[in-house]
Amino acid sequence: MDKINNLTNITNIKLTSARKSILELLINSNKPLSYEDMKDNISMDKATFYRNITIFEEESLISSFESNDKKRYFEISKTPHSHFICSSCSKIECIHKKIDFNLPEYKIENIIIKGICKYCLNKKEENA
Amino acid sequence: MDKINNLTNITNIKLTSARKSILELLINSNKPLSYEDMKDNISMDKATFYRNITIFEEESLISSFESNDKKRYFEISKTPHSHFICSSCSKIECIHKKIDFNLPEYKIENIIIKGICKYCLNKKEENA
DNA sequence: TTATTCTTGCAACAAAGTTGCAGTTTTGCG
DNA sequence: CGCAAAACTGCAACTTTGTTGCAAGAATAA
Repeated sequence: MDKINNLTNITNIKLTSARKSILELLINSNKPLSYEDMKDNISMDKATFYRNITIFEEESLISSFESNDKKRYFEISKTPHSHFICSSCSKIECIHKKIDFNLPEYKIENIIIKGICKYCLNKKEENA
Repeated sequence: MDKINNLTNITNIKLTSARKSILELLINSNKPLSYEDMKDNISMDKATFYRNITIFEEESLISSFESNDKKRYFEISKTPHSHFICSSCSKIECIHKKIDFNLPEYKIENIIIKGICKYCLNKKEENA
């Protein structure tokens, strides 16, 4: 709760109960969540959900990206980090290693690495 | 044309005229293309397009990823490289720099970097 | 030739997300 | 307070990318 106030105090966002429940879920999650992931724990229409998500993004409170399951995933904007999306099991992992891209002319906002995660690689080896 | 034969000879894919036209477009493009990009230059139903795309991907002839405009982009699988997607203008650029991720346990297939491209950054500066 | 399989187009569908609208709540101000 | 304006929400209809069932047409093999 304090965390939510800290986040929203610096913006112009009114803290309705709908918004609170979205932010609370995201704050307490250690990985990005989709609407699908959240819908059972928030009692609001999806229109309300997406409209509030839009506001949060405009205020840079959260950030989002699209996975390979065609869904958007949302997370609280904290320290910049990369995401690994597994093509096999579709799981998303946060990668907190610093990566030097050497692209001085570009402003990098998000890095998505797609491939096969270590768990799925192990499974493949077992079956081989 | 020779390029297409080189590509398909190593697979079990029958080279219909529909498939030829998809591959020709992708071979002659220097950036990934979506169905939207290609549809005016290929005379086939979108069902045929996507079914053939699925076959190409199964045979690793092409690879794909999703951009932030909710579309899938396709390209011939050649030397691995990264993609920069601009959040402002949605343009996609191929980045041919080698990036060391130091993630030995993972198999990396595609790297997508999202942010603001140099052209949009320049525009912002001009307007400031 | 004839049977089997592969490929294609059409139309209907699926799923994530968006929009219009009307009803409700909150806010601002005299 | 009181009341109008603005902000928020739910519902239903819609948009868009991509998928699927089905029947017809082409290719392949015996």
